Amino acid sequence: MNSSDPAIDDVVFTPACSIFRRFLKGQGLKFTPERAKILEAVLSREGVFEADELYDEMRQALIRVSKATIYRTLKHLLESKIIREVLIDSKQAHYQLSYGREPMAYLVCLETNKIIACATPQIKEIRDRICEEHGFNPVSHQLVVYGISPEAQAEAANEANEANESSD
Amino acid sequence: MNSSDPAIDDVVFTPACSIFRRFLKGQGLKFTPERAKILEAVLSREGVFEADELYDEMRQALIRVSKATIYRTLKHLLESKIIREVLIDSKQAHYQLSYGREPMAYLVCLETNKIIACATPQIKEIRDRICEEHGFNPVSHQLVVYGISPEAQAEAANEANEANESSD
DNA sequence: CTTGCTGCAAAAGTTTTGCACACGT
DNA sequence: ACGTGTGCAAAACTTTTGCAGCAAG
Repeated sequence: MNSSDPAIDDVVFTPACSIFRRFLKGQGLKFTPERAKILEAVLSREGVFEADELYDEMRQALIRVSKATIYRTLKHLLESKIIREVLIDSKQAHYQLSYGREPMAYLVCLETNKIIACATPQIKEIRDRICEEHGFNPVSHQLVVYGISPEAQAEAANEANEANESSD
Repeated sequence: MNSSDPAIDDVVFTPACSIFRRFLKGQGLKFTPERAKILEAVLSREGVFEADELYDEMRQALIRVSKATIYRTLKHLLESKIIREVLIDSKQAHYQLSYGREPMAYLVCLETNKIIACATPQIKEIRDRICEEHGFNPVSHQLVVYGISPEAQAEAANEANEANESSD
């Protein structure tokens, strides 16, 4: 193997990266420079992201990969459980890093569309009780809450104030 | 108004239907035969449905409406809160009748894709606690659980048995 | 020399939109 | 005439796929 490939050798070997490489090898697939870069972009992401966001972000960083490759790589990252799918919106897939994370609740702001993800160990018990009642064997779950984020609440309060002042 | 319009007069005036008519009137919109028929199809649905399913179902019943009209009407039904959106799958919108219903959990079978919807009053408390911790003002929520339905479990058990017998 | 990977462009699938025509007042 | 509604076809948008050329063992 030519270990002077700059793109591969620059990769920081995070745990997730090792898992991905092992997964790919197990499937007879290759850990290519493109896949390394996409994983890196995914790892740099806090919170929920879309395929298109990833693409734009990489473009801005002058890292060129085709969308096709991004989609193909996201599939492999899903299979290897490094990311998981998050249902936030019915017209676009959303993903989040899952490696080493707890089940999540997602607080989606109806004003800003920003998403707060937070761990929710408490829900599992309720989930299991519900599933038991229906003879259903649970594998995973997700709670999505829609509402108004603190920022949007502050924004709304601000606007109300301004309206008041100008009408005084 | 011509009260001999067969399509309109055949409508059963369920509470949901009254709500929809009131909503439309309030918006300066009309309760047309197409909208009546679409609402009827929606009301006849137990559980979760997709726009396309609705379209096929109506076609089979020889009720002709265009997909465009279905999509447009679903929007109005959402606004009037007669139906709500359910996030089950990131590539297609799913809806469910919400009029008079409790917050739901959705048990999605990974084998059959069938969806069991069940009321879950218990989750609201947890939801509110989580939101409070984040200064988030909740409006609605949804729990989706992925797993194996009783039917699929039985199916799997059957197949295992058959495999055993044939190897005996 | 076979297998897998990439990028491109085309295709597929769902949802939206523009337009011309129809309906009711 | 005016508002709004409908169907059709085209457009928009995300995701998938086919293909040709490339890289690696």
